[in-house]
Amino acid sequence: MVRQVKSPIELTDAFHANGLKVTPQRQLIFRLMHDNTMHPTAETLFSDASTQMPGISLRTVYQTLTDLAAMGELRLIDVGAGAVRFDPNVDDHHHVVCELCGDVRDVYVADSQNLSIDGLDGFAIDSTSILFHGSCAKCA
Amino acid sequence: MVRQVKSPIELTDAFHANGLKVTPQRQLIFRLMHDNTMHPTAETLFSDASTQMPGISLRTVYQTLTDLAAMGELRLIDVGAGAVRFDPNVDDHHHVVCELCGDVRDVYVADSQNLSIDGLDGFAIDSTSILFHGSCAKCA
DNA sequence: TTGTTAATCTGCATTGATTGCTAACTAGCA
DNA sequence: TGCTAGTTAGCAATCAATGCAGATTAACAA
Repeated sequence: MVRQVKSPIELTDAFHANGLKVTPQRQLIFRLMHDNTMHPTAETLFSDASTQMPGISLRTVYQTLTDLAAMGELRLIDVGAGAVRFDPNVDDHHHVVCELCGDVRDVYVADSQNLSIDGLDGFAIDSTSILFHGSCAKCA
Repeated sequence: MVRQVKSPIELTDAFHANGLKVTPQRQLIFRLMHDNTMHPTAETLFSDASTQMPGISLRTVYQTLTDLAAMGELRLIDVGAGAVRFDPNVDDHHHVVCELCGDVRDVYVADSQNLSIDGLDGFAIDSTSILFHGSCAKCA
């Protein structure tokens, strides 16, 4: 079952349902994240948002992204260098990052829920993050 | 083929072979990392080192760990929260982290080199990092 | 053993990413 | 239209890590 990326309208409803207000700043970020496959950082989104809404604060961008993540509408990706990337795709998937240009893509790994793991030592697993490191077609 | 954790003596040779000097500070860090399965942060190691060598600087700990990593004798683990963890096990393995206490363990994943990946879009893969998130036996 | 030199150490400043704080503002509701 | 709790902007503060420079020292040669 694939959980589709939510539309700005659906996110508005979701915010209201959680007792959160929907401001113009938040609506802008909803739109910027909708169907966004760039895996942007908060700074990148702030820069994009600033062109459409001069004066919006970086703090507000962080706050809204954090709220979205807390509601499960956004996934955080730590690629091990630089700032966290945000991904509106909350489907079961993983990532590949280009070590040269930093480009990140969604990838789908067969049976990633059923890996054979040795050495768990009593750990209960909640989730799995697979990160492939390599070089993209452009940088190769 | 398993690459064993190198002993302090072997690391000393490796440093010399790379034109690097071996200082008492470095020897101490070699010893502290040898067979260390705690996946410590630089700060943690600094704290451990300080008890045996008061006055050693955090900067030196970072420097030595960075040198070891550059020589491939150490692996960096980014668990997505807090500081980077250092792992003297450079064998092909992965990690599970307890989201409650931060404990990290080495795990071995069957066929992790042969995952079926969809959506690579021309990326060439150099390495794979699998991070399992969950709770350890103590925190469960 | 001593001298030379490049590498290293310490301590401090700086950067980068993110969060904390608060007064002014406003979305949502009565 | 007013009320009120949630939000925003801006700036300070924190945390992890790196940059820098003068004092120190490991390693090698004489």
